[in-house]
Amino acid sequence: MVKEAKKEPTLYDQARQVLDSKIEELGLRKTQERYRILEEIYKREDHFEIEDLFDSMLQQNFNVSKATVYNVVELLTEIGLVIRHNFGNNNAARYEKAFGRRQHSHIICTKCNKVMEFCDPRLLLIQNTASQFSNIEIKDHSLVFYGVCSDESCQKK
Amino acid sequence: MVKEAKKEPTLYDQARQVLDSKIEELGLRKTQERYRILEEIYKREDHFEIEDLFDSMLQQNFNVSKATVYNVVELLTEIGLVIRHNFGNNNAARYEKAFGRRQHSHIICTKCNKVMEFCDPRLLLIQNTASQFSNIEIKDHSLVFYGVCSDESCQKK
DNA sequence: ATCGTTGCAAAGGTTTTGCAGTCCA
DNA sequence: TGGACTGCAAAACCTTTGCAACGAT
Repeated sequence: MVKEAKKEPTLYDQARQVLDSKIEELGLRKTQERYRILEEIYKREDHFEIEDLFDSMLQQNFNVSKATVYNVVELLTEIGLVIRHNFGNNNAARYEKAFGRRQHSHIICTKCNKVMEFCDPRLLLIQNTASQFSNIEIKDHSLVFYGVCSDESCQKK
Repeated sequence: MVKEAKKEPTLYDQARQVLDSKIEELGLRKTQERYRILEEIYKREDHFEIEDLFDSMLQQNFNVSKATVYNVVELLTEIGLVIRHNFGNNNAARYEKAFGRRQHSHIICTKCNKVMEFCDPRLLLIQNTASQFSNIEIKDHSLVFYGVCSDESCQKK
């Protein structure tokens, strides 16, 4: 008999555990919707809008209301399992999963809206300087570069 | 008789000249509204919303419509006399004057909403790396640090 | 006189809110 | 069962749009 390999927990598994303990800690309830929405978010690799998420759920016959999607995403953002962005593109906030991912910056093509990610340790040096200068304990940051990419497939919107 | 000192042109004066030549270049019209709104923006030292600007104008009996404020601010943003921000605070865009000011980053207190500004030349190094990495010609950037300030006057919202 | 620009109000898009009904604990 | 949560629709909020009236050239 082949030795059974212990499965690595996926990011979703781990995020779900965090959600579980946060729910218990805060005295909230473990609803289907919270886990299903978390699952869908952790399936995605993009920077999505609430509308995108809502549509995906409907396509998979999840039957959630948009209000609930807003509520759950807000909860997940507050407990750090999701990151919220305000890119300049349009008026809708964009989100991405956060658990197990390094803080990273974004480069956005203002023509085709492609989003790329990168890390640069030098940003931490700037952050330290900014913190000293302003006498503010910095909890978070957002660095976005805007430009036009050189992809052949790059087309307006 | 005392020699008359030549007055330094104000930022507004200079911005107005830029607006003038842009208007001519683009074949637009020199309307009261465009100059009045530019003037009001260059009086301000803050990072304001359209609503703030609109209210100030009304208080000074300027009688502009909100649609015009939106239109003019968009024009001024396009020609580089105004910068548009998408801070995380709420859903409304924030603006500030741009002429004669260095590119700068922002530090925002998420509790009292105070906005501070700073420059760090090292950001340019990161930008160069990001540009090479992504093969994108970077035209613009936005760096915002979030934290809670240590001011005595810092109060929720 | 022409036609770009404004003002107003309506429409559009995103997010929040209120409340009745649902279902987790 | 009790109260937190969801679903639905309406409301709130920011921004854009359509069109008649105005006014810069």
